[in-house]
Amino acid sequence: MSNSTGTTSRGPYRTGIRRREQIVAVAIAVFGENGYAGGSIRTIADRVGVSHATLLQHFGSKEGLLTAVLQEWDRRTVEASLTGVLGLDYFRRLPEVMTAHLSNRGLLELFTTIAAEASSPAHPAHVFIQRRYTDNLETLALHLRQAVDAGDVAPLTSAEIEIEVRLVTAVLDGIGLQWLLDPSTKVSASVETYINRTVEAWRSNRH
Amino acid sequence: MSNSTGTTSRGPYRTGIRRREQIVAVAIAVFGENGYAGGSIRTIADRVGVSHATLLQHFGSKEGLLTAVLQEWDRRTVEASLTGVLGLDYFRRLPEVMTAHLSNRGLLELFTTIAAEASSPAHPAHVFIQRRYTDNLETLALHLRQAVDAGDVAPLTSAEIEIEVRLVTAVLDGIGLQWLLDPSTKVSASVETYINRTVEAWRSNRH
DNA sequence: GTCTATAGACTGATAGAC
DNA sequence: GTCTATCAGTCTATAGAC
Repeated sequence: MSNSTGTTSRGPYRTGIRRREQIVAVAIAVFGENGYAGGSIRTIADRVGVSHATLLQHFGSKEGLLTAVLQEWDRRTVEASLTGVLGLDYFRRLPEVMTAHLSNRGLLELFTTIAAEASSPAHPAHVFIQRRYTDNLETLALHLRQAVDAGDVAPLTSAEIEIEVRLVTAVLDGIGLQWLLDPSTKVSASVETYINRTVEAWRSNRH
Repeated sequence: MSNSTGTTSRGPYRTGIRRREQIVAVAIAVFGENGYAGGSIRTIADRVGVSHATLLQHFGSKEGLLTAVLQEWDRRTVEASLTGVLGLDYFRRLPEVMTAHLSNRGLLELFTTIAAEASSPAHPAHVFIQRRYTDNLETLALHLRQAVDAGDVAPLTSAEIEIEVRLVTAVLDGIGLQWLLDPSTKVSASVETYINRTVEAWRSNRH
């Protein structure tokens, strides 16, 4: 099996690339557990088993590492996204998408912690997170508009659409946080309850 | 006008008490902006205009200051809570309660940041936040059960009630975060949309 | 009650050997 | 590519003067 660059497990750049991936993986966990401010590059380096200087050699600075972490997070979420699922079906499959997210607690911790931290304009990930939310809301709005155009749901004003997609996002974020605080939280059932009720309301014009 | 201890603005303990309150107020802002890990007692002390040693004199340690901050946050939220409002009315008034929360951005930043940080069991506020959520969910469940008993909404199983109160909490938390990231977010309208639709579903047995 | 001074640990980052 | 050594700066916390 070969990787994306075409090198095999015996290839020349193999160890360097693997180390980089390994550092990013550990950084996701550490930043998720302690936040960006609370997670030091030394803690990450120790857990990987290298010196902190090696880590800086790879990423230039702590902020460079954060950038790599955010890109990796982006990559994985795009990978796990619903390509080809359109309109109302996109919303109907959110419960299972959310369930899949729970298989990687570290990634959810990272997103939750960084998103909260980055609400402060001074945070290095502020712009990234803002853009992330904008894009995510726009994607949801796209699918909802499509459902309207297809006649699957009653017409909605653009103001109503914005509220709807913000509510969906809020439920996913909020239930995720509650699951982190209490793993007995019924994530899938909760999201399903919300989506079913919401889709029902959209269909029957009860906004 | 006298304060709760009966001392006037000329009273002997006045400056000490005021300084303590002042430090806590600044700490709420700093912890809100940078998180607990990212907000140093020196930053707080500088902004107050005292040395960091003075701050430690008052609260013993950084964690002692955090405790004071969380207690103050508790005090203010209890103060702003809906005493005397029962059953369905409790939920119906959540949009305006949420709107009132927005008047103090620092407090919302504090809660959002600390709650996310404290999802890690090692965080000093972990137990506090867990308890906070448990209590909050229980309060909401109480009001929902009361609405059921009063015949205002159709019967719900305890499992359904838990999902419902978690969804309400998720919406409030999630919309709050989105407002921090984008102040143009229509907080009251969003929460109102959610509550109206939910109450409607409860009343007509569409769970 | 607040200060300065200081201890001791940790931070991100750089230089240079191998 | 990774290391050790080291830097200057910051962190929490304590001691002792006023």
